[in-house]
Amino acid sequence: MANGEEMATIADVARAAGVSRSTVSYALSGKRAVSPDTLSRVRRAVRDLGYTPHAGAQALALARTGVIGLMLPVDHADAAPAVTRYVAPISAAARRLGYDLLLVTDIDGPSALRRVTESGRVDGLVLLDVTQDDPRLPALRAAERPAVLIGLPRDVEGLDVVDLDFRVAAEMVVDHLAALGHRRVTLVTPAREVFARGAGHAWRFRSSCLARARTRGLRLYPHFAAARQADTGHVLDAVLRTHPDATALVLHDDRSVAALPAVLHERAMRVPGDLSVVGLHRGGGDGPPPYTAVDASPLELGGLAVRRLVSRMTAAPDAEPVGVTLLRPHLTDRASTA
Amino acid sequence: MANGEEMATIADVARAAGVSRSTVSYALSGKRAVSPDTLSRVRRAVRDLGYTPHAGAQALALARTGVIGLMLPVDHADAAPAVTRYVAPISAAARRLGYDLLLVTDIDGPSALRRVTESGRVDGLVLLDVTQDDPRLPALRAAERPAVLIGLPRDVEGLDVVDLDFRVAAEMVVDHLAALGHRRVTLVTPAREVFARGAGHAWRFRSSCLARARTRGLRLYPHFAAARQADTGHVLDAVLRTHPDATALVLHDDRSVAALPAVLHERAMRVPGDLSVVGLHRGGGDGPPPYTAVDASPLELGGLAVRRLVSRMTAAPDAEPVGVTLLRPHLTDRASTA
DNA sequence: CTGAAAGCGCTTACAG
DNA sequence: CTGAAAGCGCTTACAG
Repeated sequence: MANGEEMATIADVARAAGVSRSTVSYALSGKRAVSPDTLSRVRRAVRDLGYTPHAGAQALALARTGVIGLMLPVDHADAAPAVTRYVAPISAAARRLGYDLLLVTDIDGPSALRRVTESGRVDGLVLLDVTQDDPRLPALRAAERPAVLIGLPRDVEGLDVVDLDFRVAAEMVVDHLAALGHRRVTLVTPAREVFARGAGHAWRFRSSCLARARTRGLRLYPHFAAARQADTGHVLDAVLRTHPDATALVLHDDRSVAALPAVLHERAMRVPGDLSVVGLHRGGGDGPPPYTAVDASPLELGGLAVRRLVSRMTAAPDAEPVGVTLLRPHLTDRASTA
Repeated sequence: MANGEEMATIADVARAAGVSRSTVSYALSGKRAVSPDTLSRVRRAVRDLGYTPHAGAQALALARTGVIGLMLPVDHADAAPAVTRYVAPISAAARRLGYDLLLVTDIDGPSALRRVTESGRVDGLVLLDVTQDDPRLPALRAAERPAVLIGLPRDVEGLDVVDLDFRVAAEMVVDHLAALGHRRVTLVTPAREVFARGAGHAWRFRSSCLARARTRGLRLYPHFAAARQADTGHVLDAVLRTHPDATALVLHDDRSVAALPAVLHERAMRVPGDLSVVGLHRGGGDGPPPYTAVDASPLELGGLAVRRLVSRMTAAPDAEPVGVTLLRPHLTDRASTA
């Protein structure tokens, strides 16, 4: 009975339940009181027929789709791993609030954004990996759709943004090391290319580390991580070699975190005996690294982004954006510093 | 002019162009001849008003959405990196054919599949990382929607499947090494967990390697890769130590491929002088590894999956599925074998 | 507590 | 070559 040739419509349900189509609609939406008897007959018919409302018809009548657009930058491979971590949490959060996710890659440029908003395919957008002067932003502002960015652009006028507070993260890390008595610290930032494409987290974390180090009176040696996976270990090794006086190492690069154990092993260095290590953990992978780290939880950030987006989508259309929310990071001590 | 309060409708375009709504529709779809003069007036009005057809209305009228569902398994973290590689190619292929992608994670079980098909949100589905007894398959068969699987299940009755031919891949690898005179070969397969969850490629590649090795009269030592990223190097090192007599190494595990250079470096082993190496390259990352490899191109596979799906979606609804297509792998010699 | 009917924005036979 | 009208499957004032 459930699977005839064609999908059941609300008219089929109405007929089976012996009521009008409007009553079926109200019974299902709960927007009007319905007698208990009617309600149960409708529910039964829905079950028997395997009825599911047609999404297109609903979108047309309600002027809302129940779909969130998730816009990923697809052009730079180095963003891929970081991006991946956000997809599952965002998807889960969206489902929990009753939304589906449309994947929008900017493969055909910022016009992809226009396409999905103007055709009414999505009610709102989450933009991932937003850079300081992100080329998608002009199209986004023009679209006038609710949107939440993950990643802090330079100009946040009229935008909703959530991100980790990398300035505070930097201060926590530097303060933590300073308190332990370290005076010379090596910093491995993301690759030069990541800065070049304007990734705000790279710029903010590095400059805040440098500023805080100055304040705290310690010396910081910043270096770029390798651009290619294959060179990560070599570069890391060379950096360590360059600063034999440094007693601590700060890593703001996933691959370097992963490559560090092998490099240290080869150089017969112990943590934290010979070197204190602090990482920046972006979640995902095989759980946290064995290092004291500032944990940047994509779960938390993605969930927040979706909840904020949904509240914007359901708010009055002329409501003001919430603005910028920078999540306070947590430093988790995993005994890799001394 | 482009951005009034509300989106322009086909009626607005008709009014501006001085024609009927049907004429606008036909002018845009090309399904009926339209005079050159009318055509240009319609086009102009479309441009001036920034008109885009409402997707929901179109879905309702046409009984098609222009959306493909991309179903990823979200439950096992180890599938994530492999899966990631497919998303961009599939998205690109879909866009090229005029389709958008709805992300469907089976976070709420196989019912997610029912939800998106029954509500008419998608015209068809691509299922990623299909296992031998994939729990999504019953729901898929019941849904009676066009679908293409990437990954070969045990029972392929009535299904469309594309995958790499791992049997042939195994034979190519073994034959290649046999021809070079190797007699003892170590094989690092994916982690035990990957087999446990029924990943067909792991089972097929290993068993075909073993079978072919027997035929070719060479000895094959199979080992599981580490389950956790952090242990990859250690496990690899231990495996090499276990078989000092092996003159060649076959890697069917991404992480092991990535970790190998460091391990060999530490043991002061040269490729191919001390050890011949053949990998299985799944694409993505930072380009191919420096090893002779069977290249499994997600680009090719994802593109094929989408094209096949689209051809099924546009075929007669009672057309037979194409069936199983196993892509012939290419072995790319990168001089890591001797 | 319920129903008949208009309307959301498209497409497409039907008629000319 | 073009238009008026029905229909896709919903929701929701309006009326009772």
